[in-house]
Amino acid sequence: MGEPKSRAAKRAATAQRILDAARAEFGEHGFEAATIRRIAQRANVDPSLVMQHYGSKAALFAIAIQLGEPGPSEIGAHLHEVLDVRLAALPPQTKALVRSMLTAPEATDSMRAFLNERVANLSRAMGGDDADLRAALIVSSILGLTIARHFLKLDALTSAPDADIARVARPWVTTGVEPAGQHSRTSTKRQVRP
Amino acid sequence: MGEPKSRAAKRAATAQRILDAARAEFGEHGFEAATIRRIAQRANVDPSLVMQHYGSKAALFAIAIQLGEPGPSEIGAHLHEVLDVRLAALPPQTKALVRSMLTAPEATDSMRAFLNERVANLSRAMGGDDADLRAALIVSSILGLTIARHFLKLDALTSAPDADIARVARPWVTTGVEPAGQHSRTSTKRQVRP
DNA sequence: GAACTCACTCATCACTTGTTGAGTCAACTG
DNA sequence: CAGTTGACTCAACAAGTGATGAGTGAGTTC
Repeated sequence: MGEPKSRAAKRAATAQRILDAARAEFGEHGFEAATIRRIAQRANVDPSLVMQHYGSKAALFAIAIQLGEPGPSEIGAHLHEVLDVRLAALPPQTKALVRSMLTAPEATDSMRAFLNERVANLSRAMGGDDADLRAALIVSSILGLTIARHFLKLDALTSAPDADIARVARPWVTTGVEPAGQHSRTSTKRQVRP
Repeated sequence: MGEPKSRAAKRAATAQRILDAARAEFGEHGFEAATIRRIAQRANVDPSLVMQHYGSKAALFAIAIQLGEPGPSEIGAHLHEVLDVRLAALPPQTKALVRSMLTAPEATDSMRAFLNERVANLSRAMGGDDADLRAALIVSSILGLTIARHFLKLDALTSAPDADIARVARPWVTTGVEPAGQHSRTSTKRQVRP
């Protein structure tokens, strides 16, 4: 175990350890039920130190749910990201954010902003009639899949291997990429008027 | 206003008023953040009376999230129920259940049981390869739509009229009803708007 | 090596929560 | 009409919460 560290580096390491503990705790119990004391215990630290580092429980939460990468805006990469990578396991930030998005207003706002942007990107990339609506359906559908699998742990989604889920989900989700009524494989831009 | 009531009837009415207040409060803030005091205030009643009626906060919550009808098991009726009726507004029980399903273990279990059964019904009704998986995707997708619209209030899903959402969502969701590899027209209903 | 800095702990506060038991007054019973 | 029941309120408790501020001792500086 590498012990020799400068004082500032040790403080930074402690801050990170607290943040990791907070993400895990928020991710398991949500904002309301998570306590500073348990976060501190998880980080092997005094509760008051958590406050000295992050100011308040709300401030710590705001940092804990900050998502790292904005995610790809191209459709194919987006679906690969979601269906292949994120299907197996969620990052702690995402887990904490999703867990509290229905009860903590700050998390709700953050999630709404994140998904709104994702819908806008997808909608622009797809085009066609009802692009916003179709994009929103894709995004909300993936959200539902994530919740049902990782949080509710539905039988059908926890017993099946990841590959099977991705195999069945991809063509079905991809259906929404094309405008309604059209089931041909065309590229991104397409304008159809019934 | 009809005031003259027997003592038992008045007590039953008070119990119902408390239950309604509880559903509303749980539906807005979730189990953890909701307080007996606010529920009592909402029902114009002393906090201790809530306990005398329902025993504990947890017991009250357990009753508050009990869903009334089990819902139709036939596919067409199921989709009509979800896309036409429930799209506009959710019953208080459902709102309370969904709000807390990610943070309150009791709500998580209840929701999992409910959706598991719904998946089983749909899967049996559809048949074909990967029936369980396809059914789970339909169900989780509708869950995601509900959350994105009624709880996160995504722009694209709150600005569009209910009819538009149903029109775009129905054929897309219905795609999963048929086994993979088939991209024929939707088998159940027509998909052209009036 | 003495003086100082500061990451960290300890003890404690103010507050809110769910929950309890005694008391109150109108409605029912004989 | 007197006595009892019971629906309801009042006051209070124990437990747990986020947050505060004074200390303490190892690391840093000169």
